[in-house]
Amino acid sequence: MSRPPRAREPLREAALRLFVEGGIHATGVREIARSAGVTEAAVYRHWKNKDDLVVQLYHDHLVEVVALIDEAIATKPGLHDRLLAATVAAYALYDAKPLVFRFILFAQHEMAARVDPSWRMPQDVVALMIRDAIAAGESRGDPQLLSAAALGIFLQTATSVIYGRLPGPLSRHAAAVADLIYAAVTAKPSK
Amino acid sequence: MSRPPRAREPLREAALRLFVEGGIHATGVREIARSAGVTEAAVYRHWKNKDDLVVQLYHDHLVEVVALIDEAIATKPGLHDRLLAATVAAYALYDAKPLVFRFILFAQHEMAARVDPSWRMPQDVVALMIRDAIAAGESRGDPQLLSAAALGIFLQTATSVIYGRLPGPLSRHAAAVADLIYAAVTAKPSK
DNA sequence: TGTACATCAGTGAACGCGCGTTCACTGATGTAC
DNA sequence: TGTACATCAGTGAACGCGCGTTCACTGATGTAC
Repeated sequence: MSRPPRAREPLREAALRLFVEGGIHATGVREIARSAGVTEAAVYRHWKNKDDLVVQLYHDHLVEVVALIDEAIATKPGLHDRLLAATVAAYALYDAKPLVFRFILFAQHEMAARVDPSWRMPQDVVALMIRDAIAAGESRGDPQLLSAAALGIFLQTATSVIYGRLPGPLSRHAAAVADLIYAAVTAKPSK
Repeated sequence: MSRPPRAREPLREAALRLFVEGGIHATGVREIARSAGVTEAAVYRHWKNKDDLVVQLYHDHLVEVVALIDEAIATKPGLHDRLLAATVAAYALYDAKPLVFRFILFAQHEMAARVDPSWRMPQDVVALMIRDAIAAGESRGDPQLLSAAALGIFLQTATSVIYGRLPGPLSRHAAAVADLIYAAVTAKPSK
């Protein structure tokens, strides 16, 4: 066995922080390496190039968030319990690791074109919950539209906390957010 | 009087399109100028630098969207009518000029730090509507949270259309979106 | 009306800088025998 | 156990390229008299 890498994790952490603070493009490989206490060349021992680092960070953190939500809703039967469990779990992650959440949020549009169709995305988890609820007669309407609404309430609340329009920690809003999502997705279509 | 500028509008249009298609940082001044049929130096006749061009585009388009929504809700009395009018107007703009809307959506996080506090933002318009509705007894809860929920449903639906998870044109969803927002912001808090 | 001058949008070429990336290397650790 | 060798994470210096920006200029139009 070779000796374990000592630069990899510091590089990941520095990259995540700097990407969130200054933007992906505005952050250079030099800056990341300097902040991690190694040289730029060390980056290329672990990632093919800067782009590879960005995509891997995005994918890893996406997997983390999705797994957390999957686990949170696994044992819950009803729609409201599931929405509450998912929101509580995800918002708790945000409060514990705000950088992870912000990175996914800020990078989403830039990453959209590089998302492999096989990746399990947050909206897939939400869509599944909604479909289950519709099948159980607990919700009605277009599942894609209702999923968008649910995810929108969830994300925009997080965004409002990030920009200081709502007070933190985000967990404080979890119950109210779950209630709002529930109200929207169980509303009777007007016509 | 001097002769009218012939490069300004083509540069604005090329910049908007290229920024949306390839991202702001990935689009160079050379590329914008070439696409507009002028030289790079012409850009500096009209804007202090590239950053100035980006911020001006963002601000101008924000003003356009906000003015449209303001006008749409001006004559409507009730909350549901206002939500519907605002959604119809904004989604119609999106369908007519998809680039404008995408640019604001994609650039929002990057621009967040440069937004002058005096600018009237979409969330300010939404928050005002919600506050009016609460004052009229038509809604209840935290106005900031309800505004986030309303904006979230609105934006995430547009995002879903952009990424093809929902069929276009966006206007087709306006009535259903207004209903979902109405259901969320008029829901009774559970405790 | 004609001529000299002012204005300024747009040109063409060049600038330096910082970016992402490469490469020959060092040296610590693990493995073979 | 001791020694020779393989592995590979990280180094230090350099690379070329494309970026944003600058600058002296051209030439069409408007203005003064």
